[in-house]
Amino acid sequence: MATIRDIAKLANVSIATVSAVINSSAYVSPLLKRRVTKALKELDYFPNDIARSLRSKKTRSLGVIIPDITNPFFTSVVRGIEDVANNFGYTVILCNSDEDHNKEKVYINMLRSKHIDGLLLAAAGVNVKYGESPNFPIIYINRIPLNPNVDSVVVNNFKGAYEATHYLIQLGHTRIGMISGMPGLYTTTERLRGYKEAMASSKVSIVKDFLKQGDGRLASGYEKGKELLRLHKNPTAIFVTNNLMTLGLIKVIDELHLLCPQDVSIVSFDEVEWTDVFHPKLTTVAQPAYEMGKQSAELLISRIEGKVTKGIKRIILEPTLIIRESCRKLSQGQN
Amino acid sequence: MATIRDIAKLANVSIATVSAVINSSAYVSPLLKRRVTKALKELDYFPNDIARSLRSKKTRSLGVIIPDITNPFFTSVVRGIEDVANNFGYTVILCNSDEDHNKEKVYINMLRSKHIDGLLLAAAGVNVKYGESPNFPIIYINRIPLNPNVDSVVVNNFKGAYEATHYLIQLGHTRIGMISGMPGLYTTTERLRGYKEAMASSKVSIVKDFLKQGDGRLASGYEKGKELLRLHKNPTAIFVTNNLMTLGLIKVIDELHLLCPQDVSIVSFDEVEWTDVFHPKLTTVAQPAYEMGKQSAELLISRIEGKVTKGIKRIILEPTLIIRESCRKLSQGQN
DNA sequence: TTGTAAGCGTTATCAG
DNA sequence: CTGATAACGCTTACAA
Repeated sequence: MATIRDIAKLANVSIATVSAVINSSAYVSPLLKRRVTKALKELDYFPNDIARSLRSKKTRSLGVIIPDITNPFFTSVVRGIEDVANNFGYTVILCNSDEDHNKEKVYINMLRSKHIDGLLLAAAGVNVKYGESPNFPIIYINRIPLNPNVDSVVVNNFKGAYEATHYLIQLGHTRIGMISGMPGLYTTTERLRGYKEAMASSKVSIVKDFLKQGDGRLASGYEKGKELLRLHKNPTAIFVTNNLMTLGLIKVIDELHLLCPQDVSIVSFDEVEWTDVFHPKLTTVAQPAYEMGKQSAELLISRIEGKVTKGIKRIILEPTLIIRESCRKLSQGQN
Repeated sequence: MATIRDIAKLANVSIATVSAVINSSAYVSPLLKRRVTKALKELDYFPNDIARSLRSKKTRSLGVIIPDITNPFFTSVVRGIEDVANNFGYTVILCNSDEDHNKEKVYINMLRSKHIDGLLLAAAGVNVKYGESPNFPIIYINRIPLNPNVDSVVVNNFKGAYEATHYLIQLGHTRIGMISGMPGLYTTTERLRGYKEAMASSKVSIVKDFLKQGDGRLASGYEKGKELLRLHKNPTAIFVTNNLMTLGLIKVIDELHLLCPQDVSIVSFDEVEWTDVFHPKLTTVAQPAYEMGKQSAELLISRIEGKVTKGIKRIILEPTLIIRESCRKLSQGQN
């Protein structure tokens, strides 16, 4: 690869001049400029960002750590991040932590060594504490760590869960089951809280057996769904708190030769490509995943470029309950 | 951030010695080694990969350009890539080209400037020609460009399509529609070829109206499906060549109050989380997406590290027809 | 207006 | 065995 020095030689100017025309960082006479430009073309010159970064101490790269790109929710988040990063001339380094704290730490150190300009982090677990904090801005996404002094963008999980549950109650359901996500996670806790508060505020009592702890994966939706539906006196409705577990739940319902919504109503969480083509079309709490990626990347870049300097930013995105066909109205007295 | 020089000063040794202990690249007396190690800890030293890269001309980073991470097929591919990259200590830079040739070019130049060690490319379009070829190895994934002198890993699309179509024929179908993907793409061409050859080899004639050109997106599955099903004499089976278009097709079938497989049989392409929970469970051609990512990354890293040097490598992965419930057997004479 | 030279943080070559 | 020192390719004072 041609270097700035090769160009200088060919154009018969100094490397400073070459640099000046490349970055339009200083006036260069039209004559020299032309000579340089020509040499640039001739040698197919590409600036070496490594050298540039070393000098400027900026890499124009963003780290992104998420549990698993394979989860459609995070896929959309990443797409949002990538789009704005690209727009601002940043590059995205993607890492999957698999909810593994150690893997996450390893990645963070790797990214640190790579001198990323900033990090978008959907932290594994909840108790995030990184000894000597890295010297780049971090935006926590989707989950807020215990330590509150951090920037974050999350969705209002409490509200989403509250509305989902409330909707079911309005339909006449009282025996409402819930399959929650990975215990300890911010999202899980908040959704659980939303469910409980909705129940409480309508004075419908929570049956302990109706509260199942899943782990966010398809298999747990299946397992917990089965437990729920095999209960002697089973729930008439189930609130299942993510897309993968919903799939698992649908699978058991089917296997048990039950019908939705005739036998069980479902409110799901997450809006993905298939939610509205399923039979019945699913009523679900849609999260603005792409938007989360977009806004978090925007915030991060603002931090990096010093446009946002004061205080702690917390952006809360609103979920939407999309009512479709997976819940039925219970007639009076029926349960 | 502490530099190697700070360490040297603190440990009272030369920077060369520090470098030696960091990289165990030369013998250092236990005494000095201990002093250095201590200083390293004390200052929370992290090597600066930028400086390292500048010197060594290796960045230990891989570029990945795909059309859209939001497509579940590519999501799995990327996951496979990321896993092996991580294993070998490489970092992944992700780019979505949106099938846009220009965007792709811009990305390639960006990655070139970043001095990635190698590139995994699911090229937009088919006529890929990058003037002055970059000085890093490229592995083409999923699609083979016109220029045959490149490494690639693809799946046997022809075979997948052939088997899908053949299966339908065996079931007694003769009026078999097809919704193909983005025209011009290698995958599209091959699947079309597989369909045609299966038809020909069983001597069932292809109705021109049954061959619909989609673009790989949900909407086109819907549109083309509608066209197909509204035909006066419509197909009894449809082969739809990717996951998103399948969703679209299912949507129209539903809207038209048709039943699958009673009214139309479907063979889909791609195996994703929902294929076996849908009603009916979908018969589909499964592509080893994760495997494609894994193997392509492995090949790329071998190239980078000089372990594979000779010839052009072409890895062909085999698809699998997974038979489930979306196709029915046609009784003799019925059509 | 243009050129010289220092320095970013490493690695690697050579003397000592 | 250890320590100077010269690159790597670029940006940016500062000098001319």
